Amino acid sequence: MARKSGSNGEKTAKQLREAATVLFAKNGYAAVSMRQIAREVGVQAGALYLYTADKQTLLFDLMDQHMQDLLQAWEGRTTPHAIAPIDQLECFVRFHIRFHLPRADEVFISYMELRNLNPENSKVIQTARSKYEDILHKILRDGQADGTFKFVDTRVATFALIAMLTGMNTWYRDEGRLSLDMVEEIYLDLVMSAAGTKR
Amino acid sequence: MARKSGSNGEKTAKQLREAATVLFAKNGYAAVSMRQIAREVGVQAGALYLYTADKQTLLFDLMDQHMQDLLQAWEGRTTPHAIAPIDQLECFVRFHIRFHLPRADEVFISYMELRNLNPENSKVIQTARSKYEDILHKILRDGQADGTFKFVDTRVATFALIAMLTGMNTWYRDEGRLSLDMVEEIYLDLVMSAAGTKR
DNA sequence: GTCTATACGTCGATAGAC
DNA sequence: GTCTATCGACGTATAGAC
Repeated sequence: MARKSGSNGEKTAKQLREAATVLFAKNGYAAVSMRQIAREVGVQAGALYLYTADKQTLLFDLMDQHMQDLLQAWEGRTTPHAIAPIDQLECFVRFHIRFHLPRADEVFISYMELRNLNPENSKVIQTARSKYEDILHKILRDGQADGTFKFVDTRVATFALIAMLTGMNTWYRDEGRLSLDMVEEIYLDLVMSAAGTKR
Repeated sequence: MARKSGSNGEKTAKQLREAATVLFAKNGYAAVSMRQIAREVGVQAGALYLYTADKQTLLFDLMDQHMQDLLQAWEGRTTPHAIAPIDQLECFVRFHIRFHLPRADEVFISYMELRNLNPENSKVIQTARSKYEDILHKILRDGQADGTFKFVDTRVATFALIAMLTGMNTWYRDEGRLSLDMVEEIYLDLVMSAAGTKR
């Protein structure tokens, strides 16, 4: 008997996250008002504060959830963990593309709205991002150590490859001329070539 | 005798552009107020409207000037224009890095604030961006045609390489462990490797 | 050319009825 | 759980004095 009749709090909470994700990605955190979000959810602005402490916390929670999902999805991947660097790199590229592409809004927010987080929240997100970069960096170092890869600098290569892969989100469209499978192969070829190796 | 004594409009106009560039890059267009900009310039908010029609026009002018500078700088480059694709690609990579790196704020704004331009202004900037992408795309197609490059898809490669190169702006710091010259060589190696060719 | 003053709207967030 | 009403602050932009 904990819940009153007619209540639908869980549904509203979910709608809030979804509406905020779409609006923040489209217009930017600072340009979106709580009233706009409330209108999208179908409640009054005041009602949103039942589900989030304030606007800043709402943004942080979206970004934090995204980064946690990303790291957990990598940990929970089904491909074998103990494989050769070249196979790890292929695995990472495919994972990155397939994780990021269907989450265009979340990715956009996580990369663009760091500056609108307060310092402590910003630090949390940047730490999570570093963890993700470290995953790729370790793969590159391992492959460099056994002679598979031929990077001039693995740290720079880490940044360069992630930027290259994530950039796909800015142009890829489902209805475009290339299927997801094709794009995946194209980027995989670019990465492997850049690494100085071939599949 | 056209100018009254004590006037310094040209200086104020320049300060306005510079203050807006720094503040928009740091906090985002929507999060920055005209009052903030005015404070930085050292005048009252109302005085800014002597130098810009409104806030939207101010943002557009900054972005438009940046894109025009970029395209004109490429046109005015001193290296020979009629050279082999492999040399053109090297030239483009070095140009891109050396143009973008000292303009971190302008680049950031031009890539992040498109969504805050009204539709017609947005179209102008996107057209200029397409022109720049077409420069690289033509180089890649030429090299592909004569067998120098081995891309699976030159259109995707264009996006991928530009994203990779521009991503440098997010991590490079003058006081970091790598000099500009070193980073330039590192990225050049990545690009040439990705192209399936070597210098 | 720059100022003060201000119009007028919207903001985030809260209080209290239902 | 959601509503209406509202607070106090701040937003862009303009008018008119100097």
